[in-house]
Amino acid sequence: MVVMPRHSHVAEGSVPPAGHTLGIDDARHLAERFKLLAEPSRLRMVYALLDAGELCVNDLAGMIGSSESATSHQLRQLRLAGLVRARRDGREVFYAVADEHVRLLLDVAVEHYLHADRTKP
Amino acid sequence: MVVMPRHSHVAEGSVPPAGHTLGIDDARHLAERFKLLAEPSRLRMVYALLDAGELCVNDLAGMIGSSESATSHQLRQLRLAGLVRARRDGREVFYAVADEHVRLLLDVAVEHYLHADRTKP
DNA sequence: AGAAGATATGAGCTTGTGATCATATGTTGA
DNA sequence: TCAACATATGATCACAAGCTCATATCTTCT
Repeated sequence: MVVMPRHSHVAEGSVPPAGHTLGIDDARHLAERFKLLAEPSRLRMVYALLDAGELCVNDLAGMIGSSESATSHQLRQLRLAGLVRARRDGREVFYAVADEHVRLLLDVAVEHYLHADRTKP
Repeated sequence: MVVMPRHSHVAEGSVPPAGHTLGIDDARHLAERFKLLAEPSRLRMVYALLDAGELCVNDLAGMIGSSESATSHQLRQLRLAGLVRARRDGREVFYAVADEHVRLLLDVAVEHYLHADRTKP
């Protein structure tokens, strides 16, 4: 991943100040990660998994209040993105958050949410 | 905001393990915040603003490579969400990130992205 | 093997959302 | 005041994404 340094002085294009924005590809990838957390149901699933450690699809669906099919579909996305991992035990499949960084990310997000000024529209 | 404690032992419902998922409303709100960052263009805008401090719509549009209209529309969303603030100076309107927490959030997200295991599909 | 359970997946439908175009608002200078 | 500029906003369209329904896969039990 190529994250442009924040205050380099490399000569770049001309006209627009040519700042050091996030590279287009990196932005796409990062946005994709955020998108996974940008859906209430998925967010709750991740939260539930962080909290419980491991949960099977059925329980997760119950906790979230979604159908098992919808839950499975969403878990698939999270799984393909590497955000959760699956472990089969008999008929059930247990999911868990694959990367503890997610916990930190959510904590920071909650902090941000708490401090966000929601008074000036 | 009511974030359920992670390991409380409060008696809750019955059937589904009744874990301590994020409340539905909180999940919605948090997801909304994430959604703002879940779009490459908006993400790059925020990044550019964090980097430059302040930028007018036109320059921002140039850096991102979007039309001024699209940029304005997206800035509107960020503004309504309180993520950025606008300051008018003559004909131009300068935008800046309203909450430094965003920087931390992005840093953590990048960290997560770097550490994410993208090898098991 | 066959049935039932748990999850996965594909197709189709419906809603949400970003981009564009047209237009409105606000600002500066002639 | 009028023209040109900068931004904002509303309407519309096209595409992305979630949900559901039907079906497939995998596992256990009899």
